[in-house]
Amino acid sequence: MNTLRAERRGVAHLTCVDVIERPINTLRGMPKRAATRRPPEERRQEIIDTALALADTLGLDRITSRDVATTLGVTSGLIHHYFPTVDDLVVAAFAQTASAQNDQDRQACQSLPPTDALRALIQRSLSMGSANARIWMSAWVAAPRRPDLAREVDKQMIDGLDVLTDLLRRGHDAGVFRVSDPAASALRILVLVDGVLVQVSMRSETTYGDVHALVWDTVEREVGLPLGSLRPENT
Amino acid sequence: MNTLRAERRGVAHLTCVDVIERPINTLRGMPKRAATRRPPEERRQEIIDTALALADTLGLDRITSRDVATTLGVTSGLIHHYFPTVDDLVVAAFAQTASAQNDQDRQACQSLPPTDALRALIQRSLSMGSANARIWMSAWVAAPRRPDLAREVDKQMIDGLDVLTDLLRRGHDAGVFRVSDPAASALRILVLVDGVLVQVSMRSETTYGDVHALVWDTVEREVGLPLGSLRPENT
DNA sequence: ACGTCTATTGAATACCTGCTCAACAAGCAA
DNA sequence: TTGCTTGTTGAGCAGGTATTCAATAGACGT
Repeated sequence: MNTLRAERRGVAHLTCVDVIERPINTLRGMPKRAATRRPPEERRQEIIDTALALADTLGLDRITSRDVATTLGVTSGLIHHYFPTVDDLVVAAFAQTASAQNDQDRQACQSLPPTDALRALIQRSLSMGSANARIWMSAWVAAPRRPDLAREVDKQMIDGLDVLTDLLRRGHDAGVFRVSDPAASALRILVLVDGVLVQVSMRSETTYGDVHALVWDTVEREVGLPLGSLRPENT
Repeated sequence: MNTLRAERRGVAHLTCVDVIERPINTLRGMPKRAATRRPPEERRQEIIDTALALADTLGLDRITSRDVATTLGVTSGLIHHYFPTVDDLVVAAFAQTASAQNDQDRQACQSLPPTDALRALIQRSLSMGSANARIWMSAWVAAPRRPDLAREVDKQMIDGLDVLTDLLRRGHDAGVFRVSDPAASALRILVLVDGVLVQVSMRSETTYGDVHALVWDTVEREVGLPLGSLRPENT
């Protein structure tokens, strides 16, 4: 972000190269710079993607219309043309990643037998990068101050819980799992995953082996599978 | 915070009562208002407490010298007199709560037999209010942008881990627990607790029963105690 | 070629924020 | 009382931020 701030600080940092490299009509008194006009949906997606990229390092509620604009090479006014409030942008950005993850999980549940689907789900959660972890955590922290975001976070968490609950129930009905209360088991598993997520976001150097083993242990026990039967071989 | 913002917006909201109730020398051209002078350590503590109160709802990195000042009834300049940078205040505030918790745990470990100490530790963690949970989460989120805070968070997490590790080792040596790797077990337990903490901060209405049971189950298993022997009776 | 539509700019407004500093005054010592 | 120390104020500077809006200029249909 320092580079962004520096750029915005004014004209003092402009070198000859900077001036020469941009079209002549940029200069004062001349017609405005040519805008790279784009189809609305495409631009909208660009903005969301940029916002998410910034949120990776800054956290969701540190996103700024100006920062998004300068990284994208446009003006902050344009950002507000697509998202009237920054809040709208934040919610849209979070909704996109979260629902993408849930959709992916849901699809895995439909295309794989219960055991494989569960393995895939847990594996994806455990391998989720620290960037993604930080987006979730910043969403949790920002939620109390942003009602719309809070609503979206709630929705996505419930959605994720539903996906896992359905999977457990399906596995139980198929006789593969043994879960007396699918919803409760799903919640327990997600709590565990959240805990790992926190660790991931804080200490990327720590050895996760033990922590990951804890997750596999607990999940296997929770769904009534023999220990070691769910986790991948190399773990 | 809305009330604070409104107060700060200017004199437009001043009613007759407001003007009359404060000393006459407040008015323009008159000598300054009498300052309630306080011993430095006391004032310093006041500031930290106020900052923590604000952090409960806003998150640690939304703390503002002006907000702290107005809630405390002083000027933002005074805040900077005690804490040159807001960063200093944030770090001091976090360090205070975190170290208080660790000290409390450490004392419990020294004054109680291992099983009781472990029970007390877990119980305190599980009953930690959502406010406290939010302070930890905001610390995790803000850490990447605040090196000093990151250092403090790291220190406090390691400290908490050490307390638990020592307890497990002591219990093992005393023949009460059976833990092959105390540090690894401590980390696993803390991951679990962090996961619960996230849930607490988000959904205060959800039934925690199952989640708490998961923690007790896992901890008992982790330290080699018979199931149900650690948790309090009513759980 | 021409006109319409709208994506995009640039600039302005109003507010918030961290931080500084000279001046003031509360308490204490002599 | 007098003087000194220092907690405290008030005002100000230099930015940062969300948001608005008239004006501009690509793109596209006719």
